[in-house]
Amino acid sequence: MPGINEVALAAGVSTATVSRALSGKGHVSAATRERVLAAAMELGYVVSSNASSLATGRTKNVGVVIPFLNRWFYGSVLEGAEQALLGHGYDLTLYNLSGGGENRRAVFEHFLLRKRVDAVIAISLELTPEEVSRLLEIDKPVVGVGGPLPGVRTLSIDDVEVARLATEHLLSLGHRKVAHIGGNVEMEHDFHLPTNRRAGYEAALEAVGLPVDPALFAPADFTIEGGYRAAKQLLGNPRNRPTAIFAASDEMAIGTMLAARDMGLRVPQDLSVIGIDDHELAEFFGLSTVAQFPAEQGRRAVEILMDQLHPATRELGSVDTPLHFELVVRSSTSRPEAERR
Amino acid sequence: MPGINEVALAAGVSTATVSRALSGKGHVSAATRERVLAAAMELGYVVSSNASSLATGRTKNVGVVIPFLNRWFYGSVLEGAEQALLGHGYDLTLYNLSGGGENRRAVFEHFLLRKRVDAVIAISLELTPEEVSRLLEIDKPVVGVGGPLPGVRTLSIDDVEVARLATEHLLSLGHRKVAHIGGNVEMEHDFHLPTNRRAGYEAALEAVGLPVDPALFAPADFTIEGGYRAAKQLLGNPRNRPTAIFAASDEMAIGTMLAARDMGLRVPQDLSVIGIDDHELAEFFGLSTVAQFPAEQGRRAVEILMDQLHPATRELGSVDTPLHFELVVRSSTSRPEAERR
DNA sequence: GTGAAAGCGCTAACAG
DNA sequence: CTGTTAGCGCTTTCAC
Repeated sequence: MPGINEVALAAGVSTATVSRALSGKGHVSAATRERVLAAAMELGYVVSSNASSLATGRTKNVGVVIPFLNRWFYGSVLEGAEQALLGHGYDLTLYNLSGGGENRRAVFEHFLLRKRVDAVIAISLELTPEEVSRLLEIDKPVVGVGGPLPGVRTLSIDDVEVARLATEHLLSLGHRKVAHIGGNVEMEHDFHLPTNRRAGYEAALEAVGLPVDPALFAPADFTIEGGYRAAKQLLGNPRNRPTAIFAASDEMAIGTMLAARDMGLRVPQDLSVIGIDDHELAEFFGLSTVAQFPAEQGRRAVEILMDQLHPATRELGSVDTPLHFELVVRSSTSRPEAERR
Repeated sequence: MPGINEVALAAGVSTATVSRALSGKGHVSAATRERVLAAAMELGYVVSSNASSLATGRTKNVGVVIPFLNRWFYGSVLEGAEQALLGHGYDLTLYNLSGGGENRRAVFEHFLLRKRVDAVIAISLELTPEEVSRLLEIDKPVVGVGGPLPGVRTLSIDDVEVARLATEHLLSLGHRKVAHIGGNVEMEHDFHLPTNRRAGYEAALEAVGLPVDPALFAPADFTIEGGYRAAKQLLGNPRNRPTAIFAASDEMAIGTMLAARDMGLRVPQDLSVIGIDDHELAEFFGLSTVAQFPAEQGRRAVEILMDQLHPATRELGSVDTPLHFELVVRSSTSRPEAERR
């Protein structure tokens, strides 16, 4: 493992020149640069990021804090962020909170603070006020993705609008008994997403003069299984069976489709189903949905950080545009049977 | 951001003593330790991992190289590794290869070499010989999980045995037409898992004197959708329809179950299905499977590294035991209908 | 048990 | 354009 010294020696220059030649900062004549590069390559030299960080105060590393790994949304954001960071020459160190209380504390108390990162990306975190303050305390750029972080710049889709769009799609097809499967109350503890989506659903109903029927709401936990159970509940009702269900996530929507099938209902003839996300399985199931683009969100988060980290290079304009979403109509939604006859 | 100096000042000792007190290495009187700890806490001192790494040569950070994020197996291994590392006071920096060629090169050429990690965990990687040599070149402990890495210590289940067990389960129920959905040839490019599982399947058949019928094999890509398509192919055959299907992964097995349903076949009455993994959805679908424990594998990989990194603490014995797996019988397998009558 | 001092490997003024 | 010279913030001999 050669150090900068050997390279300097080999190239017949000082270490300072090597540093300049390799980093591109400061002027070096083309000729010497060549020699330095050649020597470095020859020796297989790579900078010690530690020494470099210590000298510059920058680590070229960003921390990503995430509540789960094995959920499509999180994995996708992470993937997008990782790509973007790599592209900028940054590493990504991962802090997964799913281990529970003790881990969680460790992350906030020790790890994030080790001066190891230049910035942090917090994905869909519901943090306690104390955790937020810890986060801000490190005094480094922080950006949130997909969750409301008080005091932190956050990237997320307009959940109310998205839900409203999904519901309107159903309404415009002629459905009047539109049920909703959304977050259960326990989850909502400071986590606005389910509430917002529910609000969007209700707003859409109200906009066309339909009452909001509490019997047409069922809570679930955002998993396929949860959606399955909630849907059975809704569909089992002999008197007031909905003709369409809007689920607050694709996974719950898929659970809904499976439940309908198990109950002998055809989708979409007997029941229309729409979700949110455009999960990787949505296409397979023919699920209509409102797509959001988590990988893109991860990438955007990185761009924002890079802007803050390197104010010189900033490309304004792209940063503040709202996150886009898109209605994707597949085969799980259609007009209600009654209207077709 | 206080440095070690302010702590030393506050505690009325030298920085050397602070270092000793905080790291626990070297003797410090209980009294001074107290004072130092108090001062550190008071000031909210955290070591600079860079300075520390520079001085010690150790980073307390391990790199994890992974081919995908959004697959249950990978995510689970990663999660297990992350937890274990956190527990040992290590950070985890993530290198995801899914970006394709360019990223891949960048990871191997620049990132891994930056002297930023003390060790690396390679998850299910199929590396080119060149990549392997790059990996070994960094001259740090490397352990592989779930993939064959020539020259690298690797943790993985015995795929032949696992497949054989799954197939035997089907055979023991009385099935004689047992089909297999496994990796397609293109994938096998140096990736032994599909081949091994297929070999286990064939071995089980041969052990009971059954011929291996090529018409009872269908290739797929390890996704639900791939399994669905392969199963339709197998089940559509009017003359030689299998009564049981062994899929090389749970995702393909789930696709198989969905295909059966769509074709009007009941599982398990008309078709038994078994997979491998014990994927998070397996229980929901009532899928029989051979469970492997990826999170555990991730944890184990970390233990092995810790043993190598801190030879003092080594707890031998646990390290070389083979990875366990376990037949989990749910409702997707039963005797073939013909035998029940 | 504790302090002084010499680096760890690099970068960033500052001269020249 | 390039070399000299201080550090960056810690750890770790080596004395005391």
